[in-house]
Amino acid sequence: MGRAGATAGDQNGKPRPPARDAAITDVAQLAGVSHQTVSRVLNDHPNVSPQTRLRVQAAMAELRYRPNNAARALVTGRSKVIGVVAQNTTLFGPASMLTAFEQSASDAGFAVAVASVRALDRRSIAEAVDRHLAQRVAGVVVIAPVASAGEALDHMPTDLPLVCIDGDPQRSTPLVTVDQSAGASLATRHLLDAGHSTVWHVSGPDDWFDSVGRIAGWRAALERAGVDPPPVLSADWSPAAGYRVGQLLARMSDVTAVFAANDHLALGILKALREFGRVVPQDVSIVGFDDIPEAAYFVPPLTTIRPDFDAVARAALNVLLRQIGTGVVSDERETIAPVLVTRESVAAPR
Amino acid sequence: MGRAGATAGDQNGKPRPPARDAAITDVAQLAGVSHQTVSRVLNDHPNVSPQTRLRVQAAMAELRYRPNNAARALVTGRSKVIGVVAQNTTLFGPASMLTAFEQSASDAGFAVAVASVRALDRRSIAEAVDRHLAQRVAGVVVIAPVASAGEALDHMPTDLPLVCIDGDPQRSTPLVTVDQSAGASLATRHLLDAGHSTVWHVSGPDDWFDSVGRIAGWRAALERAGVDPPPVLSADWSPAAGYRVGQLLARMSDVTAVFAANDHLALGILKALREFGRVVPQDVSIVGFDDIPEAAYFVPPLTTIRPDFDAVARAALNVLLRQIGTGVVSDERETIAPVLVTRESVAAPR
DNA sequence: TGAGAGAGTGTTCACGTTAACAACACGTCC
DNA sequence: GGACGTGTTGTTAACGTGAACACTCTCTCA
Repeated sequence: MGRAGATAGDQNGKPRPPARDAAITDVAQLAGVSHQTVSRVLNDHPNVSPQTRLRVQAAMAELRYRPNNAARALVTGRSKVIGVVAQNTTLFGPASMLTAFEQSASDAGFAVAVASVRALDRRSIAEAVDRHLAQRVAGVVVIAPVASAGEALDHMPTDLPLVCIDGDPQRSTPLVTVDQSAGASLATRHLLDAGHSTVWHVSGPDDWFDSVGRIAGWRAALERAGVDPPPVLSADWSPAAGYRVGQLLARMSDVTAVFAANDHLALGILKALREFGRVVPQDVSIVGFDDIPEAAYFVPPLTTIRPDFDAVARAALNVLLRQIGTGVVSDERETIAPVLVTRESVAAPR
Repeated sequence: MGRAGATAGDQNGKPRPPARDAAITDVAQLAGVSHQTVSRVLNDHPNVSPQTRLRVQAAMAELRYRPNNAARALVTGRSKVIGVVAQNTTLFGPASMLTAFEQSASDAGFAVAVASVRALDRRSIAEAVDRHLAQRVAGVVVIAPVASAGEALDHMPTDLPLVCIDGDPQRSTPLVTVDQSAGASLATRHLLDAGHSTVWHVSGPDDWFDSVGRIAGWRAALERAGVDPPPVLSADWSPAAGYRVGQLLARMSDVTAVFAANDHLALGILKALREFGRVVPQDVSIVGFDDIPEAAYFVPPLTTIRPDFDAVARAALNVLLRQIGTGVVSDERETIAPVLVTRESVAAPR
């Protein structure tokens, strides 16, 4: 049984020809007040008498009134929609950010429109933001973990509330990000503390800020411990890349500790090491990054760094809401510290 | 350098006091035509002379004109936005559907608004749909893989273009789904063909249509082969649940072939089997479902069933666009056949 | 040569809402 | 008792766009 238009017209025998949704004027008429009073009830204005308020609310319920956000957006200039620009990816980090952000935003009464983008280059991002602007979104979040995204952000309207998630730490846009460097240091120090004389690093793609942050943190931890960083092995984020690099690492008998830039890489490395007969953690210890749901079931269960994506999402939303509320586009930045999750892929060297 | 309002006013020394976006009337004035002509250019109406069109386009470019979709939605009654209702989850299946759908939709010129929902019960879904309706979306997609979602769909406005992804096959709403049953049969037959006398099944949660579809397909394949189905072991979708059930399976020495309802379960089962000293695939063969990116790097690499999420998304979009275009809410349904991906977790029983 | 078709363009209105302001009732204070 | 707040309500004017309709040309054909 559909509900549209079913009970609306037969109240006084005067059928409304089109099954059009009830508007604010219909509610006003039924409640015997002006439409402006209805609007006041809608927006919780103080100066409405309790009885009037009740009458209006009853009328709204009876007509199944639903405010038309398009009309609202038109007259106010802004809609209660936040636009998100994200790459079309199922990568765990970005995907987690996205769903976490949606949840936070809808809790705050904002709808979320997503503009997926095939590549995070300047043009694609600009187009995506344009699509959002056509909808008159209240603000925009860009999940921009790669360098190419950065320059796009220089050419944004200055009055648009904007936050980057995982963007360029060097740039002066409002930014919320996982503390990549701290996480990497945590991982590296954990391996050092286990007794390893040095720690190798398999990094993500060079153009990801996550990668450079993790490299920096790893290097800093080593230098703090007074050890010379070995060369970085660079890869992309896939298990396949980890596997390829793992075949190199497996052949180098002095490699006893590896910090992989994410869990997928670690998974590939584990496979390569296993095929070479090098046992984890007895021969080689390894730490990942992300704490994907599978990590606890790797062979062996993977010690890794867990970022708090929910916290990132909440922080990003708050920064954005502050900008929307005040109208001032600040450039606050916030950094969420990740946490070490200890499992079984780390041991003392023998 | 921000771009809003920077170059707009100083053209003829007449500064526009508020940095308001250019509207269709501004373009009209600059081009020396009526706003309706501009509207015609915008909507590709035929009866506009080439020179006029060019003048208008030039004016649009000069003013950086961007149509206001809120105004459009107001006057037309529908916006070019499709609402998606999805559970707040990073589960691989639903998450993949979501991003795939976003891509298809934005290719078709539609924005996508996502309403995340904590649980797929009737109330949550109704609220989410309501939020979409407030935005006057052109249509709604519900990713509704669980039974509780079904009843919510009975109470939708009948004139709202609506498609379910992964919904109840019994119900008469338009539906696009992976052919769970066919996939499960494929997996089961593959194990049977390898020489196993029967195949055990570890299922997902009972209230997921995916689960019941996969159970049905598994059972059908066994019955076609004339073998009595062993009892179903039911679990949720997590590796942890797979691990728990795996501890049971590992103890039963006559279990040689297992079809797990998804790859995560398979991962947990693999771990349990390994801890019990049962070697995959020599002692036990196993097939999963989903082909998550990690599956090829499990120990051993997992033979699994790969659904084509992109195809599902495209099909869903097409069904929806057809409804939006014609105004008729049909109840087409489409089913996308998955594919077997052979790796190393299946062998002949010894 | 005049009627009619049709291309190109303009005018007016409506969509549903909020903001600004006006109006009115009622009480208080000097 | 009159001026003045203050709480409640109504009136009017936007917001930017598309649809309906009207108008002016120009071209064609009888």
